[in-house]
Amino acid sequence: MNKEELIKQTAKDLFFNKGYLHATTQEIADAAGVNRSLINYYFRSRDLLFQTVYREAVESLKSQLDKVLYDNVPFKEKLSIFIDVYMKELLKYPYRESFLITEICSKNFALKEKKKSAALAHFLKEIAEEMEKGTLKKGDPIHFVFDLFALMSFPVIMTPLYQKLLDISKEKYKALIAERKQLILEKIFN
Amino acid sequence: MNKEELIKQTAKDLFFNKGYLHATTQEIADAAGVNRSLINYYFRSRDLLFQTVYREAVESLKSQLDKVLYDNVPFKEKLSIFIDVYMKELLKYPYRESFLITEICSKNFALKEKKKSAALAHFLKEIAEEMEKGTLKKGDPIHFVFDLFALMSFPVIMTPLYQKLLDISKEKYKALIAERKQLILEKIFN
DNA sequence: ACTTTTGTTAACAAAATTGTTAAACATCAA
DNA sequence: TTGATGTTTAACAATTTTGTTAACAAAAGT
Repeated sequence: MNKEELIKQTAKDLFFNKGYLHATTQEIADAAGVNRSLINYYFRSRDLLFQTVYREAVESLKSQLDKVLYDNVPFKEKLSIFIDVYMKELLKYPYRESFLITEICSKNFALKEKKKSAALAHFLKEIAEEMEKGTLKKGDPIHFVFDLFALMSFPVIMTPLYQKLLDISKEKYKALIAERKQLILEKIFN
Repeated sequence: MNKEELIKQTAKDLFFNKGYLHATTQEIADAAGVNRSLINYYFRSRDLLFQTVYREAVESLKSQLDKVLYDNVPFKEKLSIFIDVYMKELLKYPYRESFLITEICSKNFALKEKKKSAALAHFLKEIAEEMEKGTLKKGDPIHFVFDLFALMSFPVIMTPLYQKLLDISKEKYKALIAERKQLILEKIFN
């Protein structure tokens, strides 16, 4: 892999996977096995590296939604696929959303970039239709989306804390998370 | 308020409420309106201030659980009270758990401190009983707890990101969150 | 009153982190 | 082979952040 890409991937691994949001350029360089100056060579500054990673994270998040949510398959099946895809990504990058949140909070993002996801908007419409049909309990489709993402993401994000509070082993916790894909699908269609 | 307490409260406000997890001692001091040296006077080092805040966050989290989950009231009512209490706290300190997670991840916590929550254990038993009775759908009580906390916390934690992705105004989002207390209770008892 | 303790501050020192530069190195086309 | 280009590195400089000190102020105790 070329080193520019390597640096980016390593940064993502530290941020999204290890949850190490405070990483210094030196720590990133060490983890990548490259000279720290290369970070400046390729990204000019630490801040620009962070911005790049941030942007790509939002992009990949949105393109993931796009990939699945536009599929022309029956709703229930689409949901099944979606949960599958999204949770796989969650296990790979549990802290991606957490990173985004901290970035948004730390820079006082007066970002004009339009981040709105068209796929999500489309998905919301589809949910509304299902509610009309009676397949789903009626209500604001946004709450349905909230519920869906919450049920998938939160236990993953909270792993280190809940392991402590519930006194569960790493393996047991992992097994519990694995069970959830099916459970969520059931719960969603109560 | 004495300044030691003021510093701590300000740090908590920055971390838990503003989501500003990178705060420097200078920024904390400025926000508190005190001289930065006072932080060293009262807490010796930045790291010890963080540790103190961390510990107190875990303690308050656990004592909150204790306060509500041991109550001797019917299960459904207890849950209603719990959701009420917990979501009120969530709105005050949306990023408390996020702070805990980043701290756990950044220090390689070889913490021997037992963090296990007895209240949660007790709550799990109660849930199991309700499942026996048929009041709740059967399953691993832990998943019930996962679901409960996920539904409450996640949309709150993700506020800045979801506002962007869904293109919702601050006020509208706030209103949506406010609606959830009731919705969660209904959903839980499907 | 004055002595001791506690709180507060600015100035300084030390450490950590980031950014820059110039030279070494590699690759490859002319 | 040369030289043009892009890559990599170490050494250095600048900046930011943290920690320490000593002086001063306020409060409390005697």
